[in-house]
Amino acid sequence: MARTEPARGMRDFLPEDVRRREHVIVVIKRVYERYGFEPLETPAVENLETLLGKYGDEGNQLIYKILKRGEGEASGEADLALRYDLTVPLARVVAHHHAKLPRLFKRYQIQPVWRADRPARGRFREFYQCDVDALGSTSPVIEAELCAAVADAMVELGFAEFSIRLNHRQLLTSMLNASGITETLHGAALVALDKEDKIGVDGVRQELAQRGVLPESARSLFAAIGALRDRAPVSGLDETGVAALANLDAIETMAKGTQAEARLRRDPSLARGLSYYTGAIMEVNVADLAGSLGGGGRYDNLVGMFSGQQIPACGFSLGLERILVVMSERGMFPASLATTPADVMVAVFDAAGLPHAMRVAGQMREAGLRVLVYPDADKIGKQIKYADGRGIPFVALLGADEIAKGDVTVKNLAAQSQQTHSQSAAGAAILEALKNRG
RNA sequence: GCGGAUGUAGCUCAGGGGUAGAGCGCCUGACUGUGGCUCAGGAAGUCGCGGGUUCGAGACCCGUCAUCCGCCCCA
Repeated sequence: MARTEPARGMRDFLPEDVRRREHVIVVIKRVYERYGFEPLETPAVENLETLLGKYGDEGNQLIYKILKRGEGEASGEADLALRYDLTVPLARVVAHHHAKLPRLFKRYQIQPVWRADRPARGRFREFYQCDVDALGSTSPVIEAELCAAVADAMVELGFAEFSIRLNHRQLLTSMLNASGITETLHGAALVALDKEDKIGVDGVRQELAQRGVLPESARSLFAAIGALRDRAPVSGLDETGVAALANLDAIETMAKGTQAEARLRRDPSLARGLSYYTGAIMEVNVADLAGSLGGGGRYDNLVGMFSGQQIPACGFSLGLERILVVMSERGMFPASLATTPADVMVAVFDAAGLPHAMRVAGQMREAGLRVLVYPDADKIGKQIKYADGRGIPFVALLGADEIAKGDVTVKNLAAQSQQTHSQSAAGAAILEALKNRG
């Protein structure tokens, strides 16, 4: 038999999956719109050079490249790529269309991205990101609003317990410098540090040593982190480090009174992988998922990489499938999402009734019902069983008697009752019955 | 990219060298204008794929692919 699974790391979404995904997307959109963000969509495919060099070495490796076509095919070179995230395409859009866009541009974008990563729990090769970004301002109001919007979306989806970890790239740099770690080791040190919540302080200490960080530097680094955690003065920070700390204070002040306030948690060990971040960085976590539900930060230099014109920017990205994994496991979806393809199914006793079924279905649709016509004159029991199996609450029965009189018998499957109406009145009767059962 | 586990009927799984199994689902009938309950019957699997060992392989060996769990990284 031919293989029928989708390609590795890719998934089919069956009707129930689509309804769940759309439910989450609708909630997130509603919240983002409430903060004045506007929708944006960009192509699945970007020019390869647009993406290269924006995500760090590891990121570059994971980009899905598209080989040249036609005459260029033989060269084996790639010139296009599937988008790896929504942030770099946004920066390209802002650089390209800056004259048409407002000075302060707030946009959201919910679209799939592709990464040639190894699939794992909550990790796929095609997945949706729900991004919100604001460009054109360096104010801490931006960070605070992004955190507030994300927190609102989480709360509205039904998450009560979650944290938004907060840190600052320049604070990290300053801290590493103050600890005597040379710049060439900064990347390695940040990777080790970022794992602290997973492998513990001792694990980080070991990994730092493996990566060539001197023991006294590591000691100094841990001391600085400890001081930051305790909100105590940190020795040896340079000016940018001090400014970064002040920036974090300002963000927290602005977030007061929002849903984010209670969830914000300063975490000096948070580093985040993407190389384009320049300021505050954020990450949303819940207890029962090892990775993050989403993350973001400030990237003031990214637009400049395309246009030469520096436009400050800051954004946040929620991972749709991460949210879905947790919501599925916890059973957080509203009962109204249960899949019922129709409100009523029209069934006939013989093929001569089918044209009448079509006509009656049309009347019912005009009345506002979702109507499925059973297409074959199967045994009536089989037809009713199909309707019951699909969760369709009503079956409209058309036999010779009903057709002769212009009637239709409406059977309520749950109540095990049935009533005959005139065909023109049946739709209204079913609507009424649907309302009563809630 | 590395380590571990698992691939048997539509689904969940049992069988660990000698005739391919169960539960659920599906189909038919009891019940020729009515679903769920009950009863009787039925269909369905080259046991992930390729090689090897053996008189004989679903089982043992090698390879491969897929899935899951860790690591790495990330949404």
